[in-house]
Amino acid sequence: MTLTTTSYAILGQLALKPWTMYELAAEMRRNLHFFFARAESQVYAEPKRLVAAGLAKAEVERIGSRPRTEYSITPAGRKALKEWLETPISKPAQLEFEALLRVIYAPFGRDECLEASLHNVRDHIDETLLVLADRISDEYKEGRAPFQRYAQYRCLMHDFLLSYGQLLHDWAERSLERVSRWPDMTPEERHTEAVTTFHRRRPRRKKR
Amino acid sequence: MTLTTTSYAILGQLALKPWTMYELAAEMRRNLHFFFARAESQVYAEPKRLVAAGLAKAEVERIGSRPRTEYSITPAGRKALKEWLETPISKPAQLEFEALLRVIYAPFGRDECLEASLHNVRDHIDETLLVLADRISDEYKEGRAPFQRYAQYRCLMHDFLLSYGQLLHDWAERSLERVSRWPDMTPEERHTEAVTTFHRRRPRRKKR
DNA sequence: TTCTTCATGTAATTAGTTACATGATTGA
DNA sequence: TCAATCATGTAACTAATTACATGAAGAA
Repeated sequence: MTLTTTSYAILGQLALKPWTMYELAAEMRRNLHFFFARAESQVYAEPKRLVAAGLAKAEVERIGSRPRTEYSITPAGRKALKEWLETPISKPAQLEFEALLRVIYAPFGRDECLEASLHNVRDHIDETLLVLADRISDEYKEGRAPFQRYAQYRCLMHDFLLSYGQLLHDWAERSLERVSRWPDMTPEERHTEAVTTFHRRRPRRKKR
Repeated sequence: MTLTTTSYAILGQLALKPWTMYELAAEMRRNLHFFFARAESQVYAEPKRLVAAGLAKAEVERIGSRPRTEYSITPAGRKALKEWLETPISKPAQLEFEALLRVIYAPFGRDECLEASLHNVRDHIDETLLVLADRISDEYKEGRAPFQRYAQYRCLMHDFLLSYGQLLHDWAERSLERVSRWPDMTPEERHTEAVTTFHRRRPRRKKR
């Protein structure tokens, strides 16, 4: 019985507070989903494994005749979580971005298809950014937002997520702008512009 | 027999030029890996499926007694690729970023662990950025770089990848800087700084 | 001669997804 | 009384990974 990163993702949630699996599933959709997407069925399966491993415990109560199981972390669970945090990251940030496939294979289709893909990226991320901004202002609004006391840590995450969203938006936007100018350009002009992009745009590297 | 996005990723490569699976695997590692990582075994399995579907053909030649199979796209393959490009993107950009889990669960471990995670992120992306910058200057250097004639499309991808790498680097850097100041701050100061971050930092939204 | 690269896989496993099933409770 | 939400799953599948196997050719 070995724990996966998914297990620790759930275990960490239980460390924050006890949840029913239903609440947990909703919270995953609300938050972790942005950088650690998993199917609901996983969320329902994982706590049972944690209980089996002694890292969580389940308390059944009843609302009327409907059972409701609250999962909470055990001392052993806290210890396991702490130990996991001591281990090095198991996998570097991993991106899966179908739109970039569309981009590099765009010469085999119509340029309108490329534009459609870029619109798709922009629209989708704009929606996500709206939702995300809501979540974040929820968390920091005065009053007892659920995880106020972890603000110093969570703000690092929110900083990343907003920056990342902004990056996607900006990239889609400037790419669309670029593509829109192609019809008025000769193939040579287009090529020259492309090549010179990377004479200008050197990656700025910081000294360490 | 339905094709997955992975299938089209390979099919697109074949549209660029013919490859042996070995070369293809290397090329995937070199390029697509940054935004569409797949195990080698997948790369070896996929062309056979494409051949079975009539979208690619295999030509066996011999170097001495060693067989060498070159895969190339068929007209039907070009058609299928074109049609795929007409379809909407099947999945939005998907990020899997374990470091953010470490960040939000950091209150349950030592702050040194958080710093280690952030270092890990920064070091890893710095390495990647070096490799990536090399690849890119390779592609645009005068002479017959393999995909020069697709420069106008490829530069959009490179723009994204560099921006994304830079984002990871910058985020890790500024987060490290922030964490390094914690030891000299009271818990209240840390909390206040965190909360005020998101009064200042509103996501800039563009009008559409 | 020995190491590396070229070249192509298979076997076993597993993590994870999709789609569906069920029924109770709450609010309009 | 009807829809939405609460609450918890299971069955079937499949895409994908890990780890290993094999052997020839070319370079040092």
